[in-house]
Amino acid sequence: MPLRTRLAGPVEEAALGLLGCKLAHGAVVLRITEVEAYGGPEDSASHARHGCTPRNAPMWGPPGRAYLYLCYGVHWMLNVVTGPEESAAAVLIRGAEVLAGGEVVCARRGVPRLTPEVCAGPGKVAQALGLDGSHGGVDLLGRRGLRLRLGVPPVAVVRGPRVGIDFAGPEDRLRAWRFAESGHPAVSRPHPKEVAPW
DNA sequence: CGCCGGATTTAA
DNA sequence: TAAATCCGGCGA
Repeated sequence: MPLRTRLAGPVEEAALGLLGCKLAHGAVVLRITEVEAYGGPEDSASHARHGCTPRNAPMWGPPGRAYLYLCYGVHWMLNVVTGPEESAAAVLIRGAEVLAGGEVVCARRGVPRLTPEVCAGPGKVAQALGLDGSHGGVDLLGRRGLRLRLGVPPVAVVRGPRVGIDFAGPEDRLRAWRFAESGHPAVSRPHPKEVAPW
């Protein structure tokens, strides 16, 4: 199934389908190991919960575009817009493994050596790719600049509740919309626990 | 127009 | 455990 089709479905499926996909920007290539699904206005944990605003406008656009926002005034967060256009769903990229451009990644992250955990966390992923607000709304399915591609899917996946959304309603707070490659080091903490039965 | 607080990271 | 650091969205 082509990537565009994979992103066009329900955000939960799109999130799962993004695991293993590659993000490329210049010399840096990452493989996605952890994601979180965020729905439209009906999801009280989503930035879309207050409707369309200048900041979240890309969420209402077609699938395959980037939505970036500044968190805590410090960190940029990369999301992939998914679902039918105007559903305002997006997937937060929370963890990735470095496939290429390790030196550039180390320099941007400010670490002396490449480790498996160097991109374990959403702020770290965007920083490693050299992203900021100027990349908001870009088409990730294009041929230039920041690009999203199919990759090697994970063998096993764990899931759990989304992180850092205590402000959301009980139902949305408990929703297991966080997905990660099982046992992979490039997954942020706390590690998601497997939910049974899947 | 001012205030509140956040889909986090890092260091103490 | 707390500071960093900025701005979006809400209430006045």
